[in-house]
Amino acid sequence: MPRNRQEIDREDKIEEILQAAERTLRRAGYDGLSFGALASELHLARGALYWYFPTKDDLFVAAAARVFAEALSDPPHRAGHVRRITWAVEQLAILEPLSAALHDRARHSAGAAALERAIQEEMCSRLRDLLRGRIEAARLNDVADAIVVFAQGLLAMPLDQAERAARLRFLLSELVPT
Amino acid sequence: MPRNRQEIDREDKIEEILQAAERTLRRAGYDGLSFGALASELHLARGALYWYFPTKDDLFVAAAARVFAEALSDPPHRAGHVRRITWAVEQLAILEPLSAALHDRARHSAGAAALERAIQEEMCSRLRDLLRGRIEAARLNDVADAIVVFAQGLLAMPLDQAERAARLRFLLSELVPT
DNA sequence: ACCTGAACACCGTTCAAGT
DNA sequence: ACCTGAACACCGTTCAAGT
Repeated sequence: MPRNRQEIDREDKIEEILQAAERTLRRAGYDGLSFGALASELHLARGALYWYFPTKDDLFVAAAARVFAEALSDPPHRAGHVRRITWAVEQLAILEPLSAALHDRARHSAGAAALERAIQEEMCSRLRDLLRGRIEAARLNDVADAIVVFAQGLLAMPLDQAERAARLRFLLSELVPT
Repeated sequence: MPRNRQEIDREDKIEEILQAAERTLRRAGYDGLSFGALASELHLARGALYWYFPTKDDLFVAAAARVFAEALSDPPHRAGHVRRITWAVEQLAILEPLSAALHDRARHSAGAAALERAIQEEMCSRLRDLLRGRIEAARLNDVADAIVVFAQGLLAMPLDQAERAARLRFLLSELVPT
Protein backbone atom coordinates (compact mmCIF):
# COMPACT_ATOMS: atom_id res chain seq x y z
CA MET A 1 0.00 0.00 0.00
CA PRO A 2 2.83 2.51 0.53
CA ARG A 3 2.69 4.47 -2.71
CA ASN A 4 5.81 6.39 -1.89
CA ARG A 5 8.90 4.66 -3.25
CA GLN A 6 9.87 5.76 -6.72
CA GLU A 7 6.25 6.37 -7.67
CA ILE A 8 6.28 9.82 -6.12
CA ASP A 9 9.36 11.86 -6.77
CA ARG A 10 11.20 13.73 -4.11
CA GLU A 11 9.96 17.23 -4.88
CA ASP A 12 6.32 16.22 -4.87
CA LYS A 13 6.77 14.48 -1.54
CA ILE A 14 8.48 17.53 -0.08
CA GLU A 15 5.62 19.66 -1.34
CA GLU A 16 3.12 17.33 0.31
CA ILE A 17 4.98 17.45 3.62
CA LEU A 18 5.32 21.22 3.48
CA GLN A 19 1.62 21.69 2.85
CA ALA A 20 0.77 19.62 5.90
CA ALA A 21 3.43 21.40 7.95
CA GLU A 22 2.11 24.79 6.87
CA ARG A 23 -1.40 23.80 7.94
CA THR A 24 -0.14 22.53 11.28
CA LEU A 25 1.91 25.67 11.82
CA ARG A 26 -1.10 27.92 11.19
CA ARG A 27 -3.33 25.87 13.45
CA ALA A 28 -1.04 24.91 16.32
CA GLY A 29 2.08 27.05 16.03
CA TYR A 30 5.68 25.99 16.48
CA ASP A 31 4.98 23.83 19.53
CA GLY A 32 2.21 22.01 17.71
CA LEU A 33 4.51 21.22 14.80
CA SER A 34 5.87 17.81 15.71
CA PHE A 35 7.35 15.06 13.59
CA GLY A 36 5.07 12.62 15.34
CA ALA A 37 1.81 14.41 14.56
CA LEU A 38 2.95 15.22 11.03
CA ALA A 39 4.02 11.66 10.34
CA SER A 40 0.74 10.16 11.48
CA GLU A 41 -1.18 12.70 9.41
CA LEU A 42 0.87 11.69 6.38
CA HIS A 43 0.74 7.96 7.25
CA LEU A 44 4.48 7.76 7.65
CA ALA A 45 6.83 6.60 10.37
CA ARG A 46 8.30 9.42 12.45
CA GLY A 47 11.80 8.67 11.25
CA ALA A 48 10.87 8.84 7.57
CA LEU A 49 10.45 12.62 7.66
CA TYR A 50 14.12 13.03 8.47
CA TRP A 51 14.87 11.85 4.98
CA TYR A 52 13.40 15.11 3.69
CA PHE A 53 14.02 17.51 6.57
CA PRO A 54 17.09 16.62 8.61
CA THR A 55 15.96 18.79 11.52
CA LYS A 56 12.82 20.30 13.01
CA ASP A 57 14.31 23.73 12.35
CA ASP A 58 14.65 22.95 8.65
CA LEU A 59 11.03 21.92 8.44
CA PHE A 60 9.87 24.86 10.50
CA VAL A 61 11.82 27.43 8.50
CA ALA A 62 10.64 26.05 5.17
CA ALA A 63 7.01 26.04 6.26
CA ALA A 64 7.22 29.43 7.96
CA ALA A 65 8.77 31.02 4.87
CA ARG A 66 5.67 30.07 2.91
CA VAL A 67 3.30 31.40 5.55
CA PHE A 68 5.06 34.77 5.68
CA ALA A 69 5.31 35.05 1.91
CA GLU A 70 1.58 34.47 1.57
CA ALA A 71 0.71 36.94 4.30
CA LEU A 72 2.72 39.73 2.70
CA SER A 73 1.59 39.09 -0.88
CA ASP A 74 -0.77 41.58 -2.52
CA PRO A 75 -0.60 44.66 -0.30
CA PRO A 76 -3.47 47.17 -0.75
CA HIS A 77 -3.26 48.83 -4.14
CA ARG A 78 -2.81 52.61 -4.33
CA ALA A 79 -3.55 53.27 -0.66
CA GLY A 80 -1.92 56.03 1.39
CA HIS A 81 1.34 55.26 3.16
CA VAL A 82 -0.27 55.13 6.61
CA ARG A 83 -2.81 52.58 5.49
CA ARG A 84 -0.22 50.49 3.68
CA ILE A 85 2.09 50.36 6.67
CA THR A 86 -0.81 49.62 9.00
CA TRP A 87 -1.84 46.80 6.69
CA ALA A 88 1.62 45.23 6.83
CA VAL A 89 1.76 45.50 10.61
CA GLU A 90 -1.64 43.84 10.96
CA GLN A 91 -0.67 41.07 8.57
CA LEU A 92 2.38 40.36 10.72
CA ALA A 93 0.39 40.74 13.93
CA ILE A 94 -1.76 37.80 12.87
CA LEU A 95 1.44 35.77 12.57
CA GLU A 96 2.99 37.13 15.73
CA PRO A 97 3.36 33.77 17.50
CA LEU A 98 5.17 32.55 14.41
CA SER A 99 7.48 35.58 14.41
CA ALA A 100 8.26 34.98 18.05
CA ALA A 101 9.07 31.33 17.42
CA LEU A 102 11.22 32.28 14.42
CA HIS A 103 13.09 34.81 16.54
CA ASP A 104 13.62 32.19 19.20
CA ARG A 105 14.93 29.58 16.76
CA ALA A 106 17.16 32.19 15.08
CA ARG A 107 19.49 31.86 18.06
CA HIS A 108 20.06 28.18 17.28
CA SER A 109 19.45 27.84 13.54
CA ALA A 110 21.23 29.72 10.78
CA GLY A 111 18.25 29.13 8.49
CA ALA A 112 15.85 30.72 10.95
CA ALA A 113 18.16 33.70 11.39
CA ALA A 114 18.37 34.11 7.62
CA LEU A 115 14.60 34.02 7.20
CA GLU A 116 14.13 36.55 9.99
CA ARG A 117 16.61 38.93 8.38
CA ALA A 118 15.05 38.41 4.95
CA ILE A 119 11.60 39.35 6.19
CA GLN A 120 12.91 42.48 7.89
CA GLU A 121 14.90 43.54 4.85
CA GLU A 122 11.90 42.99 2.64
CA MET A 123 9.89 45.30 4.91
CA CYS A 124 12.66 47.90 4.85
CA SER A 125 12.95 47.90 1.10
CA ARG A 126 9.19 48.15 0.59
CA LEU A 127 9.11 51.05 3.03
CA ARG A 128 11.86 52.91 1.24
CA ASP A 129 9.96 52.56 -2.04
CA LEU A 130 6.79 53.77 -0.37
CA LEU A 131 8.37 56.82 1.24
CA ARG A 132 10.87 57.81 -1.45
CA GLY A 133 8.88 60.70 -2.89
CA ARG A 134 7.67 61.82 0.49
CA ILE A 135 10.91 62.26 2.44
CA GLU A 136 14.21 63.98 1.72
CA ALA A 137 16.74 61.47 0.44
CA ALA A 138 19.13 62.04 3.36
CA ARG A 139 16.57 60.90 5.94
CA LEU A 140 15.01 58.09 3.93
CA ASN A 141 17.09 55.21 5.25
CA ASP A 142 16.93 56.30 8.87
CA VAL A 143 13.18 56.80 8.75
CA ALA A 144 12.54 53.47 7.05
CA ASP A 145 14.76 51.68 9.55
CA ALA A 146 13.02 53.42 12.44
CA ILE A 147 9.57 52.45 11.21
CA VAL A 148 10.61 48.81 10.83
CA VAL A 149 12.05 48.77 14.34
CA PHE A 150 8.88 50.38 15.63
CA ALA A 151 6.68 47.88 13.82
CA GLN A 152 8.70 45.04 15.28
CA GLY A 153 8.17 46.55 18.72
CA LEU A 154 4.42 46.84 18.17
CA LEU A 155 4.32 43.15 17.42
CA ALA A 156 6.39 42.18 20.43
CA MET A 157 4.05 43.96 22.83
CA PRO A 158 0.67 42.79 24.08
CA LEU A 159 -1.42 45.47 22.34
CA ASP A 160 -4.70 45.18 20.50
CA GLN A 161 -5.25 46.32 16.93
CA ALA A 162 -6.53 49.78 17.90
CA GLU A 163 -3.55 50.49 20.15
CA ARG A 164 -1.14 49.35 17.46
CA ALA A 165 -2.80 51.60 14.90
CA ALA A 166 -2.84 54.62 17.24
CA ARG A 167 0.83 54.33 18.15
CA LEU A 168 1.79 53.78 14.54
CA ARG A 169 -0.14 56.87 13.48
CA PHE A 170 1.66 58.90 16.13
CA LEU A 171 5.07 57.75 14.99
CA LEU A 172 4.30 58.38 11.34
CA SER A 173 2.96 61.83 12.12
CA GLU A 174 6.27 62.60 13.82
CA LEU A 175 8.57 61.12 11.20
CA VAL A 176 6.81 61.64 7.87
CA PRO A 177 5.86 65.19 6.82
CA THR A 178 2.20 65.49 5.85
CA MET B 1 20.33 12.84 55.54
CA PRO B 2 17.41 14.80 54.03
CA ARG B 3 17.50 17.99 56.08
CA ASN B 4 14.36 19.32 54.51
CA ARG B 5 11.30 18.27 56.52
CA GLN B 6 10.36 20.69 59.25
CA GLU B 7 13.96 21.71 59.74
CA ILE B 8 13.86 24.16 56.84
CA ASP B 9 10.74 26.26 56.55
CA ARG B 10 8.88 26.78 53.35
CA GLU B 11 10.06 30.28 52.51
CA ASP B 12 13.73 29.43 52.92
CA LYS B 13 13.31 26.39 50.69
CA ILE B 14 11.55 28.47 48.06
CA GLU B 15 14.38 30.99 48.26
CA GLU B 16 16.91 28.21 47.78
CA ILE B 17 15.06 26.87 44.74
CA LEU B 18 14.68 30.32 43.24
CA GLN B 19 18.37 31.05 43.59
CA ALA B 20 19.25 27.87 41.73
CA ALA B 21 16.57 28.57 39.12
CA GLU B 22 17.86 32.10 38.62
CA ARG B 23 21.38 30.79 38.08
CA THR B 24 20.14 28.18 35.62
CA LEU B 25 18.08 30.76 33.77
CA ARG B 26 21.05 33.08 33.34
CA ARG B 27 23.31 30.29 32.20
CA ALA B 28 21.04 28.16 30.04
CA GLY B 29 17.89 30.17 29.39
CA TYR B 30 14.32 28.97 29.44
CA ASP B 31 15.05 25.71 27.62
CA GLY B 32 17.82 24.90 30.05
CA LEU B 33 15.53 25.44 33.03
CA SER B 34 14.22 21.94 33.68
CA PHE B 35 12.77 20.38 36.80
CA GLY B 36 15.07 17.44 36.26
CA ALA B 37 18.30 19.43 36.18
CA LEU B 38 17.17 21.67 39.01
CA ALA B 39 16.12 18.75 41.18
CA SER B 40 19.43 16.96 40.79
CA GLU B 41 21.32 20.18 41.53
CA LEU B 42 19.29 20.53 44.75
CA HIS B 43 19.47 16.81 45.54
CA LEU B 44 15.72 16.38 45.29
CA ALA B 45 13.41 14.14 43.34
CA ARG B 46 11.89 15.76 40.27
CA GLY B 47 8.39 15.56 41.69
CA ALA B 48 9.30 17.32 44.93
CA LEU B 49 9.66 20.69 43.21
CA TYR B 50 6.00 20.65 42.30
CA TRP B 51 5.25 21.09 45.96
CA TYR B 52 6.67 24.61 45.73
CA PHE B 53 6.04 25.52 42.09
CA PRO B 54 3.00 23.81 40.62
CA THR B 55 4.10 24.51 37.07
CA LYS B 56 7.22 25.27 35.08
CA ASP B 57 5.68 28.61 34.17
CA ASP B 58 5.34 29.51 37.85
CA LEU B 59 8.96 28.71 38.48
CA PHE B 60 10.10 30.50 35.34
CA VAL B 61 8.12 33.65 36.03
CA ALA B 62 9.29 33.86 39.64
CA ALA B 63 12.94 33.42 38.64
CA ALA B 64 12.69 35.73 35.64
CA ALA B 65 11.12 38.49 37.74
CA ARG B 66 14.22 38.51 39.92
CA VAL B 67 16.57 38.60 36.96
CA PHE B 68 14.79 41.56 35.40
CA ALA B 69 14.51 43.42 38.69
CA GLU B 70 18.24 43.08 39.25
CA ALA B 71 19.11 44.13 35.70
CA LEU B 72 17.07 47.34 35.95
CA SER B 73 18.20 48.29 39.44
CA ASP B 74 20.52 51.27 39.89
CA PRO B 75 20.35 53.11 36.56
CA PRO B 76 23.19 55.60 35.90
CA HIS B 77 22.92 58.52 38.23
CA ARG B 78 22.42 62.01 36.78
CA ALA B 79 23.18 61.06 33.19
CA GLY B 80 21.51 62.64 30.16
CA HIS B 81 18.27 61.15 28.89
CA VAL B 82 19.89 59.60 25.82
CA ARG B 83 22.46 57.79 27.93
CA ARG B 84 19.91 56.64 30.46
CA ILE B 85 17.60 55.21 27.81
CA THR B 86 20.51 53.58 26.02
CA TRP B 87 21.57 52.04 29.30
CA ALA B 88 18.12 50.52 29.86
CA VAL B 89 18.00 49.14 26.33
CA GLU B 90 21.42 47.55 26.71
CA GLN B 91 20.48 46.05 30.07
CA LEU B 92 17.44 44.46 28.45
CA ALA B 93 19.43 43.45 25.37
CA ILE B 94 21.60 41.26 27.59
CA LEU B 95 18.42 39.53 28.74
CA GLU B 96 16.86 39.39 25.30
CA PRO B 97 16.52 35.58 25.16
CA LEU B 98 14.71 35.79 28.48
CA SER B 99 12.37 38.50 27.18
CA ALA B 100 11.61 36.38 24.14
CA ALA B 101 10.84 33.36 26.30
CA LEU B 102 8.68 35.47 28.60
CA HIS B 103 6.78 36.81 25.62
CA ASP B 104 6.28 33.30 24.33
CA ARG B 105 5.01 31.99 27.67
CA ALA B 106 2.73 35.03 28.07
CA ARG B 107 0.43 33.43 25.54
CA HIS B 108 -0.10 30.43 27.80
CA SER B 109 0.50 31.73 31.32
CA ALA B 110 -1.30 34.60 33.02
CA GLY B 111 1.66 35.11 35.33
CA ALA B 112 4.05 35.49 32.42
CA ALA B 113 1.71 37.96 30.74
CA ALA B 114 1.48 39.96 33.96
CA LEU B 115 5.25 40.11 34.37
CA GLU B 116 5.69 41.19 30.77
CA ARG B 117 3.17 44.01 31.21
CA ALA B 118 4.72 45.04 34.52
CA ILE B 119 8.17 45.38 32.98
CA GLN B 120 6.83 47.46 30.12
CA GLU B 121 4.83 49.71 32.41
CA GLU B 122 7.83 50.19 34.63
CA MET B 123 9.82 51.31 31.59
CA CYS B 124 7.03 53.65 30.53
CA SER B 125 6.74 55.27 33.91
CA ARG B 126 10.48 55.75 34.27
CA LEU B 127 10.55 57.32 30.82
CA ARG B 128 7.78 59.75 31.66
CA ASP B 129 9.67 60.85 34.76
CA LEU B 130 12.82 61.24 32.73
CA LEU B 131 11.23 63.31 29.97
CA ARG B 132 8.70 65.30 31.96
CA GLY B 133 10.65 68.55 32.04
CA ARG B 134 11.86 68.14 28.50
CA ILE B 135 8.63 67.67 26.56
CA GLU B 136 5.31 69.50 26.48
CA ALA B 137 2.81 67.71 28.71
CA ALA B 138 0.42 66.96 25.85
CA ARG B 139 3.01 64.89 23.98
CA LEU B 140 4.59 63.20 27.00
CA ASN B 141 2.53 60.01 27.05
CA ASP B 142 2.69 59.46 23.30
CA VAL B 143 6.44 60.01 23.19
CA ALA B 144 7.11 57.73 26.17
CA ASP B 145 4.92 55.00 24.66
CA ALA B 146 6.65 55.38 21.32
CA ILE B 147 10.10 55.06 22.84
CA VAL B 148 9.11 51.92 24.74
CA VAL B 149 7.69 50.36 21.58
CA PHE B 150 10.85 51.32 19.72
CA ALA B 151 13.06 49.85 22.44
CA GLN B 152 11.07 46.63 22.33
CA GLY B 153 11.60 46.54 18.58
CA LEU B 154 15.34 47.09 18.93
CA LEU B 155 15.47 44.06 21.19
CA ALA B 156 13.42 41.88 18.88
CA MET B 157 15.75 42.50 15.96
CA PRO B 158 19.15 40.94 15.32
CA LEU B 159 21.19 44.12 15.73
CA ASP B 160 24.47 44.70 17.50
CA GLN B 161 25.00 47.26 20.22
CA ALA B 162 26.24 49.98 17.89
CA GLU B 163 23.25 49.62 15.56
CA ARG B 164 20.86 49.72 18.48
CA ALA B 165 22.49 52.86 19.83
CA ALA B 166 22.50 54.58 16.43
CA ARG B 167 18.85 53.90 15.74
CA LEU B 168 17.87 54.93 19.23
CA ARG B 169 19.76 58.20 18.86
CA PHE B 170 17.96 58.89 15.60
CA LEU B 171 14.54 58.30 17.14
CA LEU B 172 15.29 60.43 20.17
CA SER B 173 16.59 63.24 17.98
CA GLU B 174 13.28 63.17 16.12
CA LEU B 175 10.98 62.93 19.14
CA VAL B 176 12.75 64.82 21.91
CA PRO B 177 13.65 68.51 21.33
CA THR B 178 17.28 69.24 22.07
C1' DA C 1 3.55 18.94 55.14
C1' DC C 2 7.01 17.24 52.50
C1' DC C 3 9.52 13.73 49.74
C1' DT C 4 10.58 9.53 46.73
C1' DG C 5 10.38 6.79 42.79
C1' DA C 6 7.85 5.10 39.31
C1' DA C 7 4.73 6.00 35.72
C1' DC C 8 2.47 8.51 31.66
C1' DA C 9 2.46 10.64 27.44
C1' DC C 10 5.00 13.15 24.97
C1' DC C 11 9.49 15.23 22.50
C1' DG C 12 13.65 15.33 18.58
C1' DT C 13 16.88 12.34 16.78
C1' DT C 14 19.36 8.01 15.42
C1' DC C 15 19.79 3.71 13.36
C1' DA C 16 19.69 -1.24 12.06
C1' DA C 17 16.89 -3.59 9.16
C1' DG C 18 14.08 -4.01 5.46
C1' DT C 19 12.20 -2.86 0.16
C1' DA D 1 16.62 5.97 -2.39
C1' DC D 2 13.17 5.56 0.79
C1' DC D 3 10.73 3.56 4.81
C1' DT D 4 9.70 1.05 9.32
C1' DG D 5 9.93 0.29 14.08
C1' DA D 6 12.47 0.28 17.93
C1' DA D 7 15.58 2.66 20.73
C1' DC D 8 17.80 6.73 23.30
C1' DA D 9 17.76 10.47 26.22
C1' DC D 10 15.14 13.77 27.35
C1' DC D 11 10.63 16.62 28.72
C1' DG D 12 6.47 18.36 32.22
C1' DT D 13 3.27 16.40 35.12
C1' DT D 14 0.86 13.05 38.24
C1' DC D 15 0.51 10.07 41.98
C1' DA D 16 0.66 6.17 45.28
C1' DA D 17 3.49 5.33 48.88
C1' DG D 18 6.28 6.57 52.44
C1' DT D 19 8.09 9.96 56.72
